[in-house]
Amino acid sequence: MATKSKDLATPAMPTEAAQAQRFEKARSAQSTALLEDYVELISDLLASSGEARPTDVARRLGVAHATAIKTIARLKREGLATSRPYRGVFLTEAGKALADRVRLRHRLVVDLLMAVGVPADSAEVDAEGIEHHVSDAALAAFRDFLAQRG
Amino acid sequence: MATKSKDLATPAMPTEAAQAQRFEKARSAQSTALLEDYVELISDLLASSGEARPTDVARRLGVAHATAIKTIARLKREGLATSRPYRGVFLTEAGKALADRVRLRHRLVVDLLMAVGVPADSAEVDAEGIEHHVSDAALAAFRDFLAQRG
DNA sequence: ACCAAAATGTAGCACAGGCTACAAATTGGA
DNA sequence: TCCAATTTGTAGCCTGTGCTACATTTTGGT
Repeated sequence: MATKSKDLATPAMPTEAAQAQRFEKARSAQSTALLEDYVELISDLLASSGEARPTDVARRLGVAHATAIKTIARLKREGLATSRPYRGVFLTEAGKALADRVRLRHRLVVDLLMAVGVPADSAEVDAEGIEHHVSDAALAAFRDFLAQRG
Repeated sequence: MATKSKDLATPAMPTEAAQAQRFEKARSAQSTALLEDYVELISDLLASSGEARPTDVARRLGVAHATAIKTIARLKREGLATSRPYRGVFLTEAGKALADRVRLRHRLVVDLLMAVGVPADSAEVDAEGIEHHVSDAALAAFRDFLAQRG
Protein backbone atom coordinates (compact mmCIF):
# COMPACT_ATOMS: atom_id res chain seq x y z
CA MET A 1 0.00 0.00 0.00
CA ALA A 2 1.43 3.27 -1.04
CA THR A 3 0.76 5.62 1.81
CA LYS A 4 1.60 8.52 -0.34
CA SER A 5 0.07 11.12 1.87
CA LYS A 6 0.89 14.73 2.08
CA ASP A 7 -2.23 15.90 3.79
CA LEU A 8 -0.53 18.40 5.98
CA ALA A 9 -3.01 21.20 5.95
CA THR A 10 -6.26 22.51 7.25
CA PRO A 11 -8.78 20.36 9.11
CA ALA A 12 -7.18 17.12 7.95
CA MET A 13 -8.53 15.58 4.78
CA PRO A 14 -9.67 11.98 4.96
CA THR A 15 -7.57 9.36 3.21
CA GLU A 16 -8.12 8.80 -0.47
CA ALA A 17 -9.73 5.43 0.09
CA ALA A 18 -12.06 6.61 2.84
CA GLN A 19 -13.19 9.58 0.84
CA ALA A 20 -13.72 7.54 -2.30
CA GLN A 21 -15.84 5.13 -0.31
CA ARG A 22 -18.06 7.93 0.95
CA PHE A 23 -18.69 9.24 -2.51
CA GLU A 24 -19.33 5.75 -3.76
CA LYS A 25 -21.93 5.29 -1.08
CA ALA A 26 -23.62 8.55 -1.93
CA ARG A 27 -23.72 7.55 -5.60
CA SER A 28 -25.25 4.18 -4.90
CA ALA A 29 -27.84 5.73 -2.58
CA GLN A 30 -28.74 8.02 -5.42
CA SER A 31 -29.37 5.12 -7.75
CA THR A 32 -32.00 3.64 -5.44
CA ALA A 33 -33.58 6.95 -4.48
CA LEU A 34 -35.86 7.10 -7.47
CA LEU A 35 -37.13 3.57 -6.96
CA GLU A 36 -37.85 4.37 -3.34
CA ASP A 37 -39.81 7.44 -4.32
CA TYR A 38 -41.90 5.51 -6.82
CA VAL A 39 -42.59 2.64 -4.44
CA GLU A 40 -43.63 4.94 -1.62
CA LEU A 41 -45.86 6.97 -3.90
CA ILE A 42 -47.51 3.92 -5.40
CA SER A 43 -48.11 2.58 -1.93
CA ASP A 44 -49.74 5.84 -0.89
CA LEU A 45 -51.96 5.90 -3.95
CA LEU A 46 -53.04 2.32 -3.42
CA ALA A 47 -53.83 3.04 0.21
CA SER A 48 -55.76 6.23 -0.43
CA SER A 49 -57.63 5.41 -3.61
CA GLY A 50 -57.27 1.69 -4.18
CA GLU A 51 -55.39 2.08 -7.43
CA ALA A 52 -52.16 3.51 -8.79
CA ARG A 53 -52.37 4.58 -12.41
CA PRO A 54 -49.24 5.55 -14.30
CA THR A 55 -50.72 8.93 -15.13
CA ASP A 56 -51.36 9.70 -11.46
CA VAL A 57 -47.87 8.61 -10.54
CA ALA A 58 -46.47 10.83 -13.28
CA ARG A 59 -48.48 13.85 -12.19
CA ARG A 60 -47.46 13.42 -8.55
CA LEU A 61 -43.82 13.15 -9.46
CA GLY A 62 -44.02 16.00 -11.91
CA VAL A 63 -42.72 14.02 -14.89
CA ALA A 64 -44.15 13.03 -18.28
CA HIS A 65 -46.26 9.89 -18.21
CA ALA A 66 -43.83 8.15 -20.54
CA THR A 67 -41.10 8.67 -17.98
CA ALA A 68 -43.24 7.16 -15.23
CA ILE A 69 -44.09 4.15 -17.37
CA LYS A 70 -40.44 3.57 -18.13
CA THR A 71 -39.49 3.70 -14.48
CA ILE A 72 -42.39 1.43 -13.54
CA ALA A 73 -40.93 -1.05 -16.00
CA ARG A 74 -37.72 -0.83 -14.05
CA LEU A 75 -39.61 -1.46 -10.80
CA LYS A 76 -40.97 -4.62 -12.39
CA ARG A 77 -37.52 -5.68 -13.55
CA GLU A 78 -36.30 -5.29 -9.97
CA GLY A 79 -39.16 -7.30 -8.56
CA LEU A 80 -40.79 -4.44 -6.68
CA ALA A 81 -44.00 -4.04 -8.65
CA THR A 82 -46.34 -5.79 -11.03
CA SER A 83 -48.67 -4.46 -13.70
CA ARG A 84 -50.59 -5.57 -16.72
CA PRO A 85 -51.37 -3.33 -19.68
CA TYR A 86 -54.11 -0.81 -18.89
CA ARG A 87 -54.59 -2.28 -15.42
CA GLY A 88 -52.64 -0.13 -13.01
CA VAL A 89 -49.62 -0.86 -10.88
CA PHE A 90 -49.34 -3.00 -7.76
CA LEU A 91 -46.55 -3.76 -5.36
CA THR A 92 -44.97 -7.13 -4.73
CA GLU A 93 -44.26 -8.18 -1.16
CA ALA A 94 -40.75 -6.82 -1.58
CA GLY A 95 -42.22 -3.59 -2.89
CA LYS A 96 -44.59 -3.28 0.05
CA ALA A 97 -41.81 -3.95 2.51
CA LEU A 98 -39.65 -1.31 0.88
CA ALA A 99 -42.52 1.17 0.88
CA ASP A 100 -43.07 0.65 4.59
CA ARG A 101 -39.42 1.10 5.39
CA VAL A 102 -39.21 4.21 3.27
CA ARG A 103 -42.35 5.74 4.73
CA LEU A 104 -41.12 5.17 8.26
CA ARG A 105 -37.76 6.68 7.46
CA HIS A 106 -39.42 9.66 5.81
CA ARG A 107 -41.52 10.41 8.87
CA LEU A 108 -38.53 10.05 11.14
CA VAL A 109 -36.49 12.47 9.06
CA VAL A 110 -39.29 15.03 8.97
CA ASP A 111 -39.81 14.71 12.72
CA LEU A 112 -36.12 15.06 13.42
CA LEU A 113 -35.84 18.14 11.25
CA MET A 114 -38.78 19.74 13.00
CA ALA A 115 -37.40 18.77 16.40
CA VAL A 116 -34.24 20.75 15.72
CA GLY A 117 -36.28 23.74 14.62
CA VAL A 118 -36.74 23.44 10.87
CA PRO A 119 -40.12 24.87 9.83
CA ALA A 120 -42.66 22.19 8.90
CA ASP A 121 -42.90 23.07 5.24
CA SER A 122 -39.14 23.21 4.77
CA ALA A 123 -38.83 19.96 6.67
CA GLU A 124 -41.18 18.21 4.27
CA VAL A 125 -39.39 19.50 1.20
CA ASP A 126 -35.89 18.84 2.49
CA ALA A 127 -36.79 15.38 3.74
CA GLU A 128 -37.68 14.37 0.19
CA GLY A 129 -34.05 14.71 -0.80
CA ILE A 130 -32.39 13.87 2.51
CA GLU A 131 -34.15 10.64 3.41
CA HIS A 132 -32.37 8.56 0.80
CA HIS A 133 -29.01 9.27 2.37
CA VAL A 134 -29.75 8.53 6.01
CA SER A 135 -27.99 5.41 7.26
CA ASP A 136 -29.50 2.99 9.72
CA ALA A 137 -27.10 4.23 12.36
CA ALA A 138 -28.30 7.79 11.87
CA LEU A 139 -31.89 6.63 11.83
CA ALA A 140 -31.43 4.90 15.16
CA ALA A 141 -29.87 8.04 16.57
CA PHE A 142 -32.82 10.08 15.32
CA ARG A 143 -35.21 7.70 17.04
CA ASP A 144 -33.37 7.96 20.33
CA PHE A 145 -33.12 11.70 20.09
CA LEU A 146 -36.83 12.07 19.44
CA ALA A 147 -37.75 9.64 22.20
CA GLN A 148 -35.65 11.60 24.63
CA ARG A 149 -37.61 14.76 23.96
CA GLY A 150 -41.01 13.22 24.42
CA MET B 1 -60.55 19.54 4.28
CA ALA B 2 -58.88 22.59 5.40
CA THR B 3 -55.73 23.30 7.23
CA LYS B 4 -55.18 20.67 9.83
CA SER B 5 -57.43 17.66 9.67
CA LYS B 6 -54.50 15.44 10.40
CA ASP B 7 -55.28 12.19 12.10
CA LEU B 8 -52.60 10.12 13.70
CA ALA B 9 -52.86 7.12 11.45
CA THR B 10 -52.57 8.47 7.94
CA PRO B 11 -50.99 11.83 7.31
CA ALA B 12 -53.00 13.21 4.42
CA MET B 13 -51.28 13.17 1.03
CA PRO B 14 -50.14 16.52 -0.26
CA THR B 15 -51.75 17.95 -3.35
CA GLU B 16 -50.46 16.82 -6.72
CA ALA B 17 -48.86 20.17 -7.44
CA ALA B 18 -47.14 20.44 -4.07
CA GLN B 19 -45.78 16.96 -4.25
CA ALA B 20 -44.57 17.38 -7.82
CA GLN B 21 -42.77 20.51 -6.75
CA ARG B 22 -40.95 18.68 -3.98
CA PHE B 23 -39.73 15.99 -6.29
CA GLU B 24 -38.71 18.57 -8.83
CA LYS B 25 -36.65 20.31 -6.18
CA ALA B 26 -34.96 17.09 -5.14
CA ARG B 27 -34.15 16.34 -8.79
CA SER B 28 -32.63 19.75 -9.40
CA ALA B 29 -30.59 19.51 -6.19
CA GLN B 30 -29.25 16.26 -7.50
CA SER B 31 -28.06 17.86 -10.71
CA THR B 32 -25.86 20.32 -8.81
CA ALA B 33 -24.66 17.85 -6.19
CA LEU B 34 -21.85 16.47 -8.30
CA LEU B 35 -20.55 19.90 -9.21
CA GLU B 36 -20.56 20.86 -5.54
CA ASP B 37 -18.59 17.76 -4.64
CA TYR B 38 -15.99 18.45 -7.29
CA VAL B 39 -15.61 22.09 -6.39
CA GLU B 40 -15.23 21.37 -2.71
CA LEU B 41 -12.71 18.62 -3.35
CA ILE B 42 -10.67 20.74 -5.73
CA SER B 43 -10.67 23.54 -3.20
CA ASP B 44 -9.44 21.15 -0.50
CA LEU B 45 -6.69 19.82 -2.74
CA LEU B 46 -5.56 23.29 -3.70
CA ALA B 47 -5.50 24.33 -0.07
CA SER B 48 -3.62 21.29 1.17
CA SER B 49 -1.14 20.68 -1.61
CA GLY B 50 -1.22 23.72 -3.85
CA GLU B 51 -2.48 21.81 -6.86
CA ALA B 52 -5.47 19.78 -7.99
CA ARG B 53 -4.62 17.20 -10.61
CA PRO B 54 -7.41 15.36 -12.42
CA THR B 55 -5.94 12.03 -11.35
CA ASP B 56 -6.04 13.02 -7.67
CA VAL B 57 -9.58 14.25 -8.01
CA ALA B 58 -10.54 10.99 -9.66
CA ARG B 59 -8.91 8.88 -6.96
CA ARG B 60 -10.57 10.87 -4.19
CA LEU B 61 -13.97 10.51 -5.79
CA GLY B 62 -13.43 6.88 -6.60
CA VAL B 63 -14.05 7.25 -10.33
CA ALA B 64 -11.97 6.68 -13.45
CA HIS B 65 -9.76 9.59 -14.43
CA ALA B 66 -11.63 9.99 -17.69
CA THR B 67 -14.83 10.57 -15.73
CA ALA B 68 -13.17 13.24 -13.61
CA ILE B 69 -11.77 14.98 -16.67
CA LYS B 70 -15.18 15.00 -18.30
CA THR B 71 -16.81 16.50 -15.24
CA ILE B 72 -14.05 19.06 -14.89
CA ALA B 73 -14.89 20.09 -18.44
CA ARG B 74 -18.41 20.65 -17.23
CA LEU B 75 -17.14 22.77 -14.33
CA LYS B 76 -15.36 24.92 -16.89
CA ARG B 77 -18.48 25.18 -19.03
CA GLU B 78 -20.37 26.40 -15.96
CA GLY B 79 -17.72 28.95 -15.10
CA LEU B 80 -16.62 27.34 -11.86
CA ALA B 81 -13.12 26.22 -12.81
CA THR B 82 -10.30 26.81 -15.25
CA SER B 83 -7.60 24.52 -16.52
CA ARG B 84 -5.09 24.21 -19.31
CA PRO B 85 -3.93 20.89 -20.73
CA TYR B 86 -1.49 19.08 -18.39
CA ARG B 87 -1.59 21.98 -15.97
CA GLY B 88 -4.05 21.08 -13.24
CA VAL B 89 -7.36 22.61 -12.26
CA PHE B 90 -8.10 25.90 -10.56
CA LEU B 91 -11.25 27.55 -9.33
CA THR B 92 -12.76 30.77 -10.60
CA GLU B 93 -14.07 33.29 -8.09
CA ALA B 94 -17.50 31.73 -8.50
CA GLY B 95 -15.97 28.33 -7.90
CA LYS B 96 -14.20 29.49 -4.76
CA ALA B 97 -17.36 31.08 -3.43
CA LEU B 98 -19.31 27.89 -4.08
CA ALA B 99 -16.61 25.80 -2.42
CA ASP B 100 -16.74 27.96 0.68
CA ARG B 101 -20.49 27.77 0.89
CA VAL B 102 -20.47 24.02 0.40
CA ARG B 103 -17.73 23.46 2.95
CA LEU B 104 -19.59 25.48 5.54
CA ARG B 105 -22.78 23.61 4.90
CA HIS B 106 -20.98 20.30 5.09
CA ARG B 107 -19.54 21.13 8.51
CA LEU B 108 -22.88 22.29 9.77
CA VAL B 109 -24.58 19.10 8.66
CA VAL B 110 -21.92 16.91 10.25
CA ASP B 111 -22.10 18.89 13.48
CA LEU B 112 -25.87 18.72 13.55
CA LEU B 113 -25.86 14.99 12.99
CA MET B 114 -23.37 14.48 15.79
CA ALA B 115 -25.31 16.81 18.06
CA VAL B 116 -28.37 14.59 17.77
CA GLY B 117 -26.32 11.52 18.53
CA VAL B 118 -25.15 10.14 15.18
CA PRO B 119 -21.69 8.55 15.54
CA ALA B 120 -18.93 10.63 14.01
CA ASP B 121 -18.04 8.22 11.23
CA SER B 122 -21.66 7.72 10.19
CA ALA B 123 -22.16 11.46 10.36
CA GLU B 124 -19.33 12.04 7.90
CA VAL B 125 -20.58 9.43 5.47
CA ASP B 126 -24.23 10.45 5.65
CA ALA B 127 -23.42 14.12 5.37
CA GLU B 128 -21.85 13.49 1.99
CA GLY B 129 -25.25 12.58 0.60
CA ILE B 130 -27.44 14.74 2.79
CA GLU B 131 -25.75 18.10 2.47
CA HIS B 132 -26.92 18.72 -1.07
CA HIS B 133 -30.54 18.64 -0.01
CA VAL B 134 -30.45 20.97 2.97
CA SER B 135 -32.27 24.24 2.36
CA ASP B 136 -31.15 27.58 3.72
CA ALA B 137 -34.05 27.52 6.14
CA ALA B 138 -32.92 24.18 7.52
CA LEU B 139 -29.34 25.37 7.64
CA ALA B 140 -30.34 28.38 9.68
CA ALA B 141 -32.26 26.13 12.03
CA PHE B 142 -29.23 23.89 12.39
CA ARG B 143 -27.09 26.88 13.28
CA ASP B 144 -29.53 28.04 15.92
CA PHE B 145 -29.89 24.59 17.35
CA LEU B 146 -26.14 24.13 17.62
CA ALA B 147 -25.64 27.57 19.11
CA GLN B 148 -28.21 26.83 21.75
CA ARG B 149 -26.30 23.80 22.93
CA GLY B 150 -22.99 25.59 23.22
C1' DA C 1 19.77 12.68 -22.90
C1' DC C 2 16.87 9.06 -23.09
C1' DC C 3 13.26 6.01 -22.50
C1' DA C 4 9.67 4.10 -19.60
C1' DA C 5 6.17 5.14 -16.42
C1' DA C 6 2.76 8.19 -15.04
C1' DA C 7 -0.46 11.57 -16.06
C1' DT C 8 -3.51 13.51 -19.19
C1' DG C 9 -6.53 13.66 -22.88
C1' DT C 10 -9.83 11.60 -26.51
C1' DA C 11 -13.16 8.40 -28.41
C1' DG C 12 -16.77 5.54 -28.02
C1' DC C 13 -19.99 2.57 -25.32
C1' DA C 14 -23.82 1.71 -21.74
C1' DC C 15 -27.45 2.95 -18.94
C1' DA C 16 -30.66 5.91 -16.40
C1' DG C 17 -34.00 9.18 -16.60
C1' DG C 18 -35.69 13.16 -18.61
C1' DC C 19 -38.46 14.64 -23.03
C1' DT C 20 -41.84 14.76 -27.40
C1' DA C 21 -44.49 12.56 -30.87
C1' DC C 22 -47.28 9.16 -32.31
C1' DA C 23 -50.20 4.78 -31.84
C1' DA C 24 -53.45 1.87 -29.55
C1' DA C 25 -56.75 0.78 -25.96
C1' DT C 26 -60.27 2.10 -22.78
C1' DT C 27 -63.96 4.83 -21.08
C1' DG C 28 -67.76 7.84 -20.88
C1' DG C 29 -71.32 10.77 -22.66
C1' DA C 30 -74.68 12.01 -26.22
C1' DT D 1 -74.23 2.42 -29.93
C1' DC D 2 -70.58 5.05 -31.25
C1' DC D 3 -67.33 8.58 -31.35
C1' DA D 4 -64.16 11.61 -28.88
C1' DA D 5 -61.43 12.36 -24.93
C1' DT D 6 -58.51 10.14 -21.80
C1' DT D 7 -55.28 6.85 -20.62
C1' DT D 8 -51.77 3.87 -21.70
C1' DG D 9 -48.10 2.25 -24.30
C1' DT D 10 -44.08 2.62 -27.80
C1' DA D 11 -40.30 4.76 -30.26
C1' DG D 12 -36.68 7.69 -30.56
C1' DC D 13 -33.86 11.52 -28.97
C1' DC D 14 -30.90 14.14 -25.50
C1' DT D 15 -27.96 14.73 -21.49
C1' DG D 16 -25.36 13.26 -17.54
C1' DT D 17 -22.24 10.21 -15.52
C1' DG D 18 -20.17 6.06 -15.29
C1' DC D 19 -16.77 2.84 -17.96
C1' DT D 20 -12.65 0.89 -21.09
C1' DA D 21 -9.33 1.38 -24.63
C1' DC D 22 -6.11 3.90 -26.87
C1' DA D 23 -3.21 8.13 -27.95
C1' DT D 24 -0.43 11.79 -26.41
C1' DT D 25 2.29 14.59 -23.28
C1' DT D 26 5.06 15.17 -19.25
C1' DT D 27 8.15 13.64 -15.84
C1' DG D 28 11.70 11.24 -13.56
C1' DG D 29 15.39 7.77 -12.98
C1' DT D 30 19.58 5.96 -14.87
